[in-house]
Amino acid sequence: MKMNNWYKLICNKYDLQLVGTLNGGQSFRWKKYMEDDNEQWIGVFNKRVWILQQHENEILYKVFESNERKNIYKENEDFNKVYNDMLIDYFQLQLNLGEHYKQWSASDPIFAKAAKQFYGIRILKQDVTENIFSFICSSNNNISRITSMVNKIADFYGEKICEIDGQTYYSFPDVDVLSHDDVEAKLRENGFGYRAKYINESAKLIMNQGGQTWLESLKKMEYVDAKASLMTLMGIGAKVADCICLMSLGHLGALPVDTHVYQIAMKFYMPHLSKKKTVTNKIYNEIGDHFRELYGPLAGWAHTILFCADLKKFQEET
DNA sequence: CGGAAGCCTTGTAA
DNA sequence: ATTACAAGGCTTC
Repeated sequence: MKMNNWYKLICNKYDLQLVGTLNGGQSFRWKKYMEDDNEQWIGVFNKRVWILQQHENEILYKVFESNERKNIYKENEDFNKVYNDMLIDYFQLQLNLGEHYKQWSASDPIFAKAAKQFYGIRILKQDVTENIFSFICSSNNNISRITSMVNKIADFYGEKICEIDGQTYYSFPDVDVLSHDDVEAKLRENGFGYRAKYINESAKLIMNQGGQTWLESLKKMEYVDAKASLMTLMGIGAKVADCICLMSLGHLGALPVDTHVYQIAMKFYMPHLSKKKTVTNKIYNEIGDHFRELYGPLAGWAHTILFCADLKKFQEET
């Protein structure tokens, strides 16, 4: 195995907290492990494998990419800059998070309390395709199985990037690969259950509307229109659509209401909901609107911090 | 039309 | 060994 360099990105840990951001249920492709007494994260985005280390004032990292991909670079490429820019984009570091934390804390004491421990939580700007199919897998499912399903999709249909310590890493495939007729059967054989059909059908629906071009167009739409468009796909309801809007389309006001968020809303913010049986569409929107009014246009980002605080209490292991 | 309930796969914890 | 249920969605009534 080649000895890749360590690169450096200047970034305070209060501006980006890796554990909360990478382990908070946004992406299912990051894994934490120990290396020489350092906590390291390994994961895939942008068709590259990344190893990240959090330090007080910087992120140290390595990048691995396939040999074919290396041809895209110039003779004297400044890799540290190229890769830094990718990380800045992925973690949305151009956004001044501290200012927003201040504002959200001022409008909500419950947030202020959660923010003390859950500082530096960022919304990742994820690949739309990976995000869509990951969250189709997430419905009525648990994190460990979702993780294994997402990794299976990459293993089966993605392109090999590299091998590290005997483990082969693959990129997440493009939509057209998932639209082929044999995909549903293959996924079903591999324990995807009824979601195998959702994945294959949604991939076909996306391709019929223009594939990647259509996906990109969702970013330019208004939030409500992008959400409605996503909900025409199979296996995507309001909650999953909001996850996608928030995590890969740049619609930061999108606020996914899952069972946890519903519990939080009921308990601390909207007690009148406690007599309700189910989360109807009306209640769903009511909760979203409540938080959008409370936190403003980046409400989805703010809510993610509350979500992390709640998730944390039954996720101590790993 | 809005709301409630049953069903859908699989793995795992109790 | 059985049962409940987990980051929901779809269909039916």
